[in-house]
Amino acid sequence: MDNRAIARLLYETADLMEVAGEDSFRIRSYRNAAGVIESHPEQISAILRDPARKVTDIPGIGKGIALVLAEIEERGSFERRDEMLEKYPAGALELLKIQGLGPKSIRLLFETYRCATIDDLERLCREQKLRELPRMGAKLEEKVLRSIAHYRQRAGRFLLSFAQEAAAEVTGYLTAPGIERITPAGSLRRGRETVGDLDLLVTGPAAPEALEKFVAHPKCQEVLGRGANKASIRYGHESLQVDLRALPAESYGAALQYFTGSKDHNVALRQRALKMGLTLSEYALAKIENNQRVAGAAEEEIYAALGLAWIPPELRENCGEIEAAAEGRLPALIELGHIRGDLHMHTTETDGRATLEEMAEACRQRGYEYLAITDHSKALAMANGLDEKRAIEFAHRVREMDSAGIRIFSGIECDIRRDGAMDLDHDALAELDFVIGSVHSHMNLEAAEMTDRLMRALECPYIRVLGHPTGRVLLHREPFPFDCDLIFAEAARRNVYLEINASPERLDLGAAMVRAAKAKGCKFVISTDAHHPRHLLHMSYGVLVARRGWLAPSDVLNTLPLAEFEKSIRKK
DNA sequence: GCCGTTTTCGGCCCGACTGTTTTCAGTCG
Repeated sequence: MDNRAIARLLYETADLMEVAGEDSFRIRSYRNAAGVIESHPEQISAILRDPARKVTDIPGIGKGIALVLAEIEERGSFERRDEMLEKYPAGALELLKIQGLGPKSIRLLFETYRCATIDDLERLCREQKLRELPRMGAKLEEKVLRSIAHYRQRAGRFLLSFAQEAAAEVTGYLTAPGIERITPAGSLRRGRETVGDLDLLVTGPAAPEALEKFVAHPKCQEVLGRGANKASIRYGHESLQVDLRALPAESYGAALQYFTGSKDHNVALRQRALKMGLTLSEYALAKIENNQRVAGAAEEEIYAALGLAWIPPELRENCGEIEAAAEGRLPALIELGHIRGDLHMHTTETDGRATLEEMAEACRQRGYEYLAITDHSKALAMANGLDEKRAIEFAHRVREMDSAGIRIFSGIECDIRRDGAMDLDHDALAELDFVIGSVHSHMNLEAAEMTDRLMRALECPYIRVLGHPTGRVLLHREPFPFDCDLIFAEAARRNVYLEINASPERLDLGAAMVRAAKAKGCKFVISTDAHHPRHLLHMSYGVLVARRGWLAPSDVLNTLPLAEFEKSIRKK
C-alpha cells in the first residue's frame, strides 16, 4: 500500500474516532501521523519490510502507530479501524463534510435516528426531526439542507491538482514502445481549477494495446465502456472518470483541438470555419465542397488554416480569444519560468511544517532570487500566530539568517479583523518588508459590510498584498461576496497587489476575477502559501490561473529581478 | 497516541461565533 493510501486509512479512522467521542489528543496523533506519512519521501511499506529499520524513527510515529502500520501492511486494515466501522457506518465520513454538522451531532443523529447517509439526513431535515434533539433547531435544519445542496452540486468534480496527478499516473503507466504520444485534453489541459473527468488521447501503432492495458489498470474500479478506439473507466478510490481515445496520427491535432474544448470555443471555431467554406470535426478540417482535408495532424495547422494564431488552451473559453487571435493581439502569457520568487509561505514559527532555514533552502533549490517569509498574526490563535513582539523578533531572525544566493524578506500574513483593522499595530507592520493582509474569519458578512472591511484594510499604508482575496476553498467554501469593482479599483489606486494564491485548494483569485481586476488596472503576485517545501511546487497552478486570466509577466510583481522587485515594494 | 523529560507521567490549542439555551455545547478556523 502506498503512503497516500495508508494516510487515508489513518485520516478516516481519526474521523470515526471523533464521532465515537474518543480522546482528542489520540485523534490528533492519528491525524499527525497520517500527515507525516503522506509527505514522507520514502515508501513506508519499504521501511516496514526492512528489518534493519524502524518506522518509529520518523517523528510523529511511536509504538502505537507502528503496530497499526504493521497491521495495515499485513492485511490492509487494522483493528481500531474495523472496530469503528462496525460501530459507525462509513457514511458518517461523508456526513462530516456537511457544514454545520460535526462529530457530536453525527453521532447523536446516528444513535437516535440511525441516520447514516446524506439522503437520511436530508429526509430528517425535511421532516423537521433535527429540532427534536437537544441544541438543534429550525435554523440548523435550513443550514444543513443548504449545505447538502451545495455538497451535491460540487460532487463529481475534482481539484486540478488531483486530476493532474491522476493523469500523470495513467500516462506513465501506459507509456510503452509503440506509443507515440499520450496527452491529456479537456478541462485539465485548459487548466481549469476543477475537473469533472479526464480525457486522454493516444497515438501510435501500439494504441490498441494501450486500451487493453488501460482497462486492466490496478486502480480501475469499473469499466464503463470499451470499444475499438475508446475506453472509459472509473479510476481510483475517488471514482474519477477517465476516457482514453486511440487516434490515427493524421487526426491527432484535430482530436486534441476538439477534446480540449471548451464547448463554446469549439462552437465559435466551427462557425468561423463554415464562413470560410470549411468544416471542422474531431477528425480534420476539410473543405465543404469536396471534403478535401486541409489540416488535422497538428493544432497549429488548424488554427493557421482558419486565419488564427495558435490559441493557448488556457484561453479557449470563447471570451474574446478568437477575435484576439484573428487580429494578432493575443497576450504573451506568463510562464512558470518567469517567476523569480515566492512571496507567501509559513514556517514552524506558526503553522508551517518546516523551519525558516528549510523553506529558504527549498526556494534556493528552485532557483528563486528571493522569497518572503509570511507567518500568521496573532488573531489566528490556533496557528500560534505572532503578536507584535514576536513578529519583530522573528523578522530580526529572518534578516540575520545566512542567505547566500537568495534574498529573504521578512514579512507577515496579517489578519484583517472584522472591522477592517489590521491585527498588528502599524508600528510593528512598519518594521516588516512585506505585509500581506488576509481575511480568515467572519467570512459570512453581508457584501456591503465585507466591502467596507476590505476598503478599510486597503487604507493601511503597510499592506502590499491582499491575500486570497475571496476566501474561497474549492469544492468546499464559496467565495465571500463583496463589491469587486470597488475593491479592485481601490487596490489599483493604492498600489496594493492582488494575490493569486496558488494552493490548489484555493486558486484565489480565480481566473475570471483576475481578468476583471486587470481591466481595473490591478497588478498581481502569484504565491504558494506553502506550509511545507513540497507546496512550493504549487506555483505552476497559480501560473495557470494567471494565464487563464490573460496575464503577461509584466502584470506580476514576482517576475521582477531582485533589484526592481525591491524598488517596487519600497516605493509604496 | 506522541513526546520529552526535572523519563514512566503530564502536556498537547484556543478564541469566537452560533443557535440554542437559561449558562453553554458544538462547530469552525
